[in-house]
Amino acid sequence: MMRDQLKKMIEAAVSRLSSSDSVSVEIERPTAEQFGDFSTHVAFVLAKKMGKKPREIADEIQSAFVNSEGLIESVSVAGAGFLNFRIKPEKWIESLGEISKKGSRFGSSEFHKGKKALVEFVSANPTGPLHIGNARGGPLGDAISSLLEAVGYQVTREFYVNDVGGQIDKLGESILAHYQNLVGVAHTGKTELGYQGNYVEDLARRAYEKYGKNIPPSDELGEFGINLLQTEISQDCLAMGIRFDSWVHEKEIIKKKTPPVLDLLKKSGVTYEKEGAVWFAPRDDFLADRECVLERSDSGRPTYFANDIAYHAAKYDRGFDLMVNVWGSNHHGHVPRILAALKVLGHDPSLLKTVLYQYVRIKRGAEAVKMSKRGGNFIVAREILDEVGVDPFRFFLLLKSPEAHLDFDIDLAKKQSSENPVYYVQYAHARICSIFKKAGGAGQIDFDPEMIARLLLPEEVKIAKELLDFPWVVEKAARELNPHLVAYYLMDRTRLFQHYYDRAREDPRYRVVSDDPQQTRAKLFFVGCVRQVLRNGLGILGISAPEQM
RNA sequence: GCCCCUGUAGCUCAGUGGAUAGAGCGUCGCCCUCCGAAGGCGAAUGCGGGUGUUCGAUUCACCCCAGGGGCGCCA
Repeated sequence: MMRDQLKKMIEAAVSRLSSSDSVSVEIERPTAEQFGDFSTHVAFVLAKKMGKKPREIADEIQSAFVNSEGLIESVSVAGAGFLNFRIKPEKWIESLGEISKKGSRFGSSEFHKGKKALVEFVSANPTGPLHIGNARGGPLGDAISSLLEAVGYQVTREFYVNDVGGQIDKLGESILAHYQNLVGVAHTGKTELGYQGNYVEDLARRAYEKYGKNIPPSDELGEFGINLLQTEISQDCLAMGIRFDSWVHEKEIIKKKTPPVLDLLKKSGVTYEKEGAVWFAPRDDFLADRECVLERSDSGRPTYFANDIAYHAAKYDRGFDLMVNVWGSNHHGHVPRILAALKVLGHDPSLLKTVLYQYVRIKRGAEAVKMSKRGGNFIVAREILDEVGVDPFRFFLLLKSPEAHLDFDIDLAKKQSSENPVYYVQYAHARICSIFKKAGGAGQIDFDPEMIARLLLPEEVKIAKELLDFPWVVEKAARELNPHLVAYYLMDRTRLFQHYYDRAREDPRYRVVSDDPQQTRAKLFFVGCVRQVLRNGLGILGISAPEQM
């Protein structure tokens, strides 16, 4: 809107200078307020092409600029060639009407309308409870899905269940060993217990409740175990507020999809045999030292990697325009191999994006809680979730960019004060709701041009600018698959609102509910816009926007 | 052996090829006769080191140093 308008106006001015080549003008928010509302460094870009100094070009653009809509208050050239634009304050306030008009759709766009996206996330192995490491992928994948929906995609949220392979056998053996302990029978399987942790004992007990003294073979126990664990994991996801649209089982992939894909790869000449195993080894320089096994030397069974190629090839067959994998960073070596295999199979690797997230460290105050997956003393996601509640849980996991290591401070997440960013944002929302109640329970008020004159306090114009920036934040976050941008946006804008709110204590011009019905209506409209944006942002993150706390 | 991530304020982290690098916590000092103090105001401190690319590097590339983590017919 405002940005687009300005962009067109600048581009028009540029084309008046040099008819030959058109540049795409990038509009940005300047670093400091004094430089205006928007700026562009297009003069720097043109400097090389035109063989002139940026400053000169900027001056020329400034003179060629036509303020066609009466939108602009001033255009200036600063620094080495920045063009700075200031929008008329009343135009900002007027634009707020868009927020009340669009309501919950404000921030969303139809940019990718008609396209389908698949987001695969969590996909934790059902050989143990969902731990905090896997769990980061939950809110992350869910929020990425919501972001993609906000820019118009039709999104499928998918969980890939790794329900075959040696891990399951090992789980079965472990349950068997504990089972035999329980009923006082000598171990028949491997003496080693394999999987550690109380949950295996628990599974053995539950198996005992079902089978009694007739101990089933380990593979049946493994099956029994993963079914229970899978159910638990899906319940954990629900408790995190995540609802998957689709569950794909590796068991099905291996049956139907893997054999033809392996055939194709072999026929494509990208495999060879070594030490009794079948290897994937495309004659592709960048993969030279990244060969890996497709079929095991011992059993001839396809590896996880082989099945994963087949699974991804099947994703392509399902016709998505964009596929996103949200994976733990331990899969980093896996990504180029999958892409290479997909390329061999004739698929476009650029449609598949992978978000790799680093693992989570749990802290209580200053103390880091030790965690080791192998040793069995991992931290179960559900414990943290139950302890801090779903909103702080999600918010904290979304607060950092995925590739950053994340320290999850449990004590902070549990605090119900402004120290805790979740409560801070939710509190502002509740506070606005409270103001509406004070005003007699009015709902969102529509914009009316009469209001402009009553909403020109500096903080109001500033907040209007920030609220109207929301769609771009959403767009950027979606493009970068990075929900934490939304979280930071919410924290920053909440602060602006709280400062504004507080000024009403000493200055009646800031009061929302007052004796002046015109002022009250205008201010209610205004804080209603703030509330709407907070609500929409929280919605994308999957966090509730409470009316009262 | 190979690979990935991270080094920004006392702490936890944002951010950007450009104009004066931000926030929260913590610290210190203030503010409730007030639309919710579950809040607000003010103060102080910083881009790990080096080389290169560039008109311009905290941002990009390379090297080094320091943390964290992963992979090698598990998934």
